Amino acid sequence: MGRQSPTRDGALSRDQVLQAALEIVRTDGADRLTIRGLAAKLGVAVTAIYWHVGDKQALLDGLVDLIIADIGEVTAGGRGPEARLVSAGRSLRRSLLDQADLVALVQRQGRTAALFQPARRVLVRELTAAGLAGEEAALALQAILNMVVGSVLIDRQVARQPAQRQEPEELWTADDVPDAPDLLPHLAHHLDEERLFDYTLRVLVGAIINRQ
Amino acid sequence: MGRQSPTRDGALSRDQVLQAALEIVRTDGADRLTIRGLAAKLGVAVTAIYWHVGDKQALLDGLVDLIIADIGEVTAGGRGPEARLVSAGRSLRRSLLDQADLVALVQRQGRTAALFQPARRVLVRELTAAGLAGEEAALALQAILNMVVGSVLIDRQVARQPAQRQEPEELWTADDVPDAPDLLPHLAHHLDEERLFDYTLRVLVGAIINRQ
DNA sequence: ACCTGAACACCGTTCAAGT
DNA sequence: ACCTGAACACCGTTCAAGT
Repeated sequence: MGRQSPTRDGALSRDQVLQAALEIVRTDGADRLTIRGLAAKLGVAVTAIYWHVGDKQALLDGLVDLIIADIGEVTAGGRGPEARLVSAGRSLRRSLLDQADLVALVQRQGRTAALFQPARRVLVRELTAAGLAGEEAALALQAILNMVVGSVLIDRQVARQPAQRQEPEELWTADDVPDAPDLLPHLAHHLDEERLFDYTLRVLVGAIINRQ
Repeated sequence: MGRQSPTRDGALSRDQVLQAALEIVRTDGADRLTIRGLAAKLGVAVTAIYWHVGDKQALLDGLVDLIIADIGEVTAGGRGPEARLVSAGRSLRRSLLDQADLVALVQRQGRTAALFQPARRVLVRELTAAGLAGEEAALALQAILNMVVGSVLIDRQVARQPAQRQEPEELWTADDVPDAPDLLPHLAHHLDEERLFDYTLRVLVGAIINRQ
């Protein structure tokens, strides 16, 4: 007590600052991370942050390094490359979606590629087992990965903006589908994100495998 | 002259404010749009903005309405549904990528769905022509659209952060692909975004069509 | 109805100064 | 080496007041 803040003992370290920042991002989101708030949380002057990690850009870069180190782990179950690729894709999506705010931060800092390294190792093994090689394998790998992150980036907004201003029902009228009026109810009905992801992943992986 | 600012004549209107804001977003990006800067550009007091469009959230919502109205137009060329779907997908990507910053703003405001309405009309016709119907058609439609926006959201960062901190070469070592050492150069080499998009679109569309 | 000016509670960043 | 305090140049938002 006294001169010590309750949230730390002894001298301040770069790692302490980053951990406290990560905690703020996890609970309140990246937008609410401020250097001043971080300093207050640590019980130090604002300028102490600058000494240990540099300016806000450096702080975010440091955070992204931490995030990358423990996100994006995947597991692959099932028999055969196709089933295992689909399983790995689902697993990666779940891992990223669990901490979608952190993924968005990594993406904003332009470091998305590094997020996939664990998944890459798993996917590359299955693609090779399925008979893909060379540039085709590299394209297939990245196609699956991009599809997964894309879905996470898109669905994150749905999760945090429950009151989507324009519902599908308002967008479609019979004029839009003159040739197939029976399609209208399906188009107007809200598509479950998980179902759509599963459909896309299965179609994509199936096509990649069966091209051989 | 005198009391009149050079950028407007007569009374201020909501539309004038929004147009000026759109200009700022187009040239400097959404992050640089501030109410104070906008007021300065229009030569009025800050509070005049509040009177005409409300707070910043309302300003962004109004902007998104403008953007949605004139983005995402697509054209579809070629013979047969498959070729026309691929063509439409490419066209949509180009349209969105041309103004990727505006797309990102729309996405941040949770209005992505509205961005696709023009493309939906084109795609739905081709999918119907290819024999898809019911929920399968709705899933296929959204799968293609999400894949296109996902690619735009991902590639936008690449475009604006030319100095990606971690290059592919640094990520991969021979240990990562013990079974297929010949893959290494392809994995380490940077994948062209357009090539990857084309590959993914063709695989996805081909699989959707040939499922029938 | 439309607009101004001043004020409040925030930001990030720098700089001189302390121990 | 490590940290503080004060200052600067920004934000968004509100409120009372003017015409």
